[in-house]
Amino acid sequence: MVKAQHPQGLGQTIRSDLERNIASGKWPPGYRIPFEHELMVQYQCSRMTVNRVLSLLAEKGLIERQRRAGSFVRKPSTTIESVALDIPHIPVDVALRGHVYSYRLLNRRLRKPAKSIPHELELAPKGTLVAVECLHLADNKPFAYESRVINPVAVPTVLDESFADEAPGTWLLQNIPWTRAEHHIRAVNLSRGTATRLGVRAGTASLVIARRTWLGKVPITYVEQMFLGDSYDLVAHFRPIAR
Amino acid sequence: MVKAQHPQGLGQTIRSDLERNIASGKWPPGYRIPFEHELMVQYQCSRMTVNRVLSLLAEKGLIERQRRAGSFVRKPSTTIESVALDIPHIPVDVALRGHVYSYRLLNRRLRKPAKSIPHELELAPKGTLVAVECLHLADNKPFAYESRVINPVAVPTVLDESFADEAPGTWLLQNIPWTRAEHHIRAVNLSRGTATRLGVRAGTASLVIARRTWLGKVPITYVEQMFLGDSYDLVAHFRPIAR
DNA sequence: CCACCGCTTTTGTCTATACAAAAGTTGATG
DNA sequence: CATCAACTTTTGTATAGACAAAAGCGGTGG
Repeated sequence: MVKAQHPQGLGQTIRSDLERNIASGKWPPGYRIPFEHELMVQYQCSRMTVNRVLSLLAEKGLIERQRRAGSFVRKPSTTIESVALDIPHIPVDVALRGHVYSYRLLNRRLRKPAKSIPHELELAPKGTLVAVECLHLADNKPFAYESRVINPVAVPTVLDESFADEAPGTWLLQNIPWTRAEHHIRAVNLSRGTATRLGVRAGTASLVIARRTWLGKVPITYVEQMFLGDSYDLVAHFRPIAR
Repeated sequence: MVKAQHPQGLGQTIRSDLERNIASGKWPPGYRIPFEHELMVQYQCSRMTVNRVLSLLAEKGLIERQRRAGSFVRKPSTTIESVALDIPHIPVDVALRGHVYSYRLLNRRLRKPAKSIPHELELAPKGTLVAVECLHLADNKPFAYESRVINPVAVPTVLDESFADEAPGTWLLQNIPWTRAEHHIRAVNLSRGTATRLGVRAGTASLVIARRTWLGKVPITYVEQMFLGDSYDLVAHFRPIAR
């Protein structure tokens, strides 16, 4: 049995061979890749070894497997490309850009939800929610305006927080976990009020990230962050994504 | 040996148990999860079963494993939340919204790259590239303006394509595979020219998606798509993401 | 023509075992 | 005390074998 042939493991060798064949287009979408028993002959290994590799590729979404039929290179979803988006955590993000981060609380109060807004109703199971408005600054210049509502039933300790010195996003991240989030990203012309707070002219284009967050089925928070569009952009990279 | 206890497999049971413990915060980042031999006692199974699950979770980036030390819940990247973004394929997306999609070519030509734009230089290894401008329409009303450059060395057949009837994005998707993409998403105030083409006033906020695509290390195309920001938004969902 | 039964192929999952690799711990020795 | 070798613990990888589940195929009987 040869040994030094596979320095990082036979499984890794098989895996990168298969991935290369798919990535290079040599095995196009829909291509039936060799059966497990064919691969085990080709690589002189046991079925478990091949099976582990194929199961992993299926888990990653690179291939699809069907009993009796075989394993197939997955067709890129025709409706949608799924990519990994790096949603920023503002204080860290500002620091990474080499600026000094600061924070200013504009408003914090308990209020009733707006009846016309379904997600505000969800966030106020007992009739009130915590609403916070604040500014994120880079080098003391406005960078993003944030408006957030928090479910006080899901996060009781929020009632003791003033958010005078710490942004609610930072506090939430450190204090309660979440399992699901939904982001909506759009562009708007800033209203007079928000534009003033950000120190720009009314009508300036702004990138808006609206996010809803849940822990299990319990809604935690809804936040809208408005960035100055020309000084900010989101980056998304393609990566294999598990369904 | 009990059997009906694990309808979708013992491994799946273990996996979802572990994932639940992590997602719920019961096992916080840094927590040392039970050793393989402890789990195999707990679930009355062999080490291979446990090992497969843990290896998978490590592969997904949920945990980190160190020989002799054990396996640990991974600290969430402090800079970033990774989420899955559904980048639209415009014709399909328009149809999904219940509108009639149509397409109009504005311009197609071979030209030299702008020397000041690095990615245009990369896309023109032989000194020329294919440049296409077009409009995507929904119910015959402008929906998105697209400006694209394509590498004719990577995609020789592009020279025979007029793009008179089919959008270059659609054609590319069907004709050449890609392995990597990078998206930049920002908001801009539309210039006079682009605003006119989209049938809105200059200065209207627009969501811009700029995308570069590679096959291996070879750059394929660069495209900018400008959407009317108030009538369009991107949606991103949290999902586990493989590194 | 259809319904049904059994056969075959392929993937899905699990077991028990084995040895290797990494890295900390211990202990002998100078 | 310093150093190095031997041991222990934990994960990493591979094997051979077993049985289950899905799904197509083919024939039989009505």
